Amino acid sequence: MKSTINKIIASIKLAVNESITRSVDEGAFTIDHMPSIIIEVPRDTTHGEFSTNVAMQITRQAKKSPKLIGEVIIKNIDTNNSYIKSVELAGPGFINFHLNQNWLYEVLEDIYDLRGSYGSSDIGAGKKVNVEFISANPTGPMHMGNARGGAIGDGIASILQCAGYQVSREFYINDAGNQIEKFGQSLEARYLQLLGQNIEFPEDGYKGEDITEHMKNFIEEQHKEYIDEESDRRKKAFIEYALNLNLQKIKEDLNEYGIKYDVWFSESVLHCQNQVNAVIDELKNKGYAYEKEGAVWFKATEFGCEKDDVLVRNNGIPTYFAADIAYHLDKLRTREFDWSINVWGADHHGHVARLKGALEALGIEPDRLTIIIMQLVRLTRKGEISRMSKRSGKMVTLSDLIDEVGKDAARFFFNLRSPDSHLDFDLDLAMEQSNDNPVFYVQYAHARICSILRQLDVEVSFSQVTLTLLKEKEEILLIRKLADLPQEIIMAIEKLDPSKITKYALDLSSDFHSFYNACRVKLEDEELMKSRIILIQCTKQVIENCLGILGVSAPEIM
RNA sequence: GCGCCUGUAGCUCAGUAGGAUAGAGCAACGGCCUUCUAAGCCGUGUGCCAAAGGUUCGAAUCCUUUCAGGCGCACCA
Repeated sequence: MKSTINKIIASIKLAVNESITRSVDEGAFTIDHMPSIIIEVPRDTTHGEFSTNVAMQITRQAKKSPKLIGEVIIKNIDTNNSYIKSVELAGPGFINFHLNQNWLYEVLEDIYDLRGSYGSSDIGAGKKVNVEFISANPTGPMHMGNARGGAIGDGIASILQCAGYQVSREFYINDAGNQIEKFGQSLEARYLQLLGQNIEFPEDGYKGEDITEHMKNFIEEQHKEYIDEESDRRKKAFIEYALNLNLQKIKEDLNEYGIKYDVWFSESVLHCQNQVNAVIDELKNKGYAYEKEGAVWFKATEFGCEKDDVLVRNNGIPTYFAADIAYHLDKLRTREFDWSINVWGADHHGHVARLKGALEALGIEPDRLTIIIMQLVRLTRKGEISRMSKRSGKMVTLSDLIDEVGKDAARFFFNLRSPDSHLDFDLDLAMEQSNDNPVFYVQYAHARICSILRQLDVEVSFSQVTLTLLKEKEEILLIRKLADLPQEIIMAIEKLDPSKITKYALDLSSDFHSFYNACRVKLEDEELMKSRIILIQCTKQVIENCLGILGVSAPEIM
C-alpha cells in the first residue's frame, strides 16, 4: 500500500541523511545528533517539488551558517537512481529538490491499481480502536450538536479505517440515571394533563412537543388504564414506551444520515451487571475513594483535578460519572480496545480530566483515551441566535435538517471546519439556498467526469497509454494534487480531523474544473485522449475515496 | 475568580507540528458556452494575523501579560 509520494519523500530523506553523515565524516561540520529531517512541499512551485530546512535546523549545533551547511549537503548528496533532477540552495538556507516528472505518472498507476484503497496505509497496524460519538440522550430527538458530532465522529472512524486501524463505532445509550427519571416525570405530567387533571409540570422537565405527542399516542393505544396506577409503575411503563420509540427514531435518523454503528451500548446494562458498583469498590480498595457526608467521593485532586467528585450520591444512587468510569473500563480493560476515542461537545470538557484520572487510578494508561472536544453549534435564523435546548422545547432536529438540506450537504458542511472551531449554522442559508453549499462543487466534478466517460464509452488499459503526453499545466497540477491524498490522510489522522479531507476534496475539485476548462478529453488524437481518460478516471476514484470517508454520496448525474 | 476553546480580508474560515512574497470561498466588478454538464472556468484587490512584550538566523504559529467572545467549574448528564 506504499504510495509513490511516500516512497519519494522517504528516499529524499534517506539521501539527505546520508549526505549529512558523509559531510560530518569529512569534517565539514559537526553535529551532536541527527535532526529529524522534514521534507515539505514549497508553496511556490519555482522552489521545486520538495524542500527541506535541515541546513537551518542544524546551524546551532554545527555552528556554521545555513548556507555553508546547505552547500556541503548538496555537494555530498547522491542523486543517482532517484527522481531528483537537481538540487539547489535558496533563500535563507532551504535545500530545494527538483524532480523528473516521471514520478507523477507513477501516481496515476498507483491509483489505477489501488482504487478504493488508494490513500490508505498501515500505520494503524491493526490496533483496535473504539470510536464513540453522538451518544445522544434518548429522551428526545437529536439536535444540531448531535448532527455535528455524528459527522465528525463517523469521519474520524473512517479515516482510522483507512490507516489500517480496526475500528468499532459505538453509541452509548444513556438509558439510566437522573435524566431518565425526569423524562418519566415529564411523561407522567403530560399524561395526567391530557386526561384532564390539573397537574403542575416539573420545573426542569422536558417541555418538548414530543413528550405530549408520545402520551397522546399512548392514550390512544392503551386508553386510560394507567390513570389509577401507582406512580412508579406508571412512570416505568411510560419510560419504556417512549424510550423505545425514541431509540427507534434515533436509529432511523442515523440510518438516513449514513451512519452505521457496530455497537449500541446501554448504560443500564452496566448497572444490571453490577459493573458500576464493582468499579466503585475497586477505587475504594485502591484507596482512591472515600465517604463524606453520606456520599462516596473519588480523589480526583490526586490526579490534577481541582476538586474531588461524587461517585455515589447520599441517596445511594451512583452518578453518571461513576457509570462512565465503568463504561470506559469496560472498553479498555474488558473489551481490550487499544485506543478509545470519544467525540464530546464543549459543554462536557470539564469531565475529561476526572475521567482520565479515574482510569489512571484503575491502572489504565490515560493516553489510551482521547477525547475530541467539539465546539458547539450555534444556530442563527434571520441574524438571530436561536438557542437549542431539549428542555426549552423548540429546536431544530437532525431529521429536520436532513429533510431541508439533505444528508450530503449536512455531513459535508459539518466537516468544513475543524472540531475546534465554533460553528455558526445559518439556517436560512442552509435551508433556502442549499445550492450554495460547497458539497455540490465536489459532487459536480464527479458527475462531470462520469458524463464524459459515459459519452466516450472507450475501454482503456494502462498498457496502451502514453502518460507522458499529459504535460499541460492544468494536467500536471491535477496529478500533483492526486498524489497528495496519502499525505492528507496521514495529516487528518494526526489531528483526528476529517475537515482536512473536506478541504482536500474541494482543492482537488477545483483543480479538476480548471483542467476541464483548459483541456478537452474527447479528441481526434486518440493517444492523448486515452491518457486523459486515465487521468479523469483516477480523479473520479480519488473524489470517491474522499466522499466515502465523509459519508457523502458521489452522484453520476446531476 | 479558576480551567478549556477561539480571535487572520467586508463575511465564513485555511494556514501543513517556527520557514521563503499570509491564502481560499462568499460578497463586488469584468470576461468565457455553434465542441465532453456554466452547480463551471479565467481575471481584478483587500490585511497593524486582537494588543503589548519575550524566545532566535526567522513568529500568524512557541512563552508571558492584557483585551474580546464561547463553554465549563452540581450529590445534572
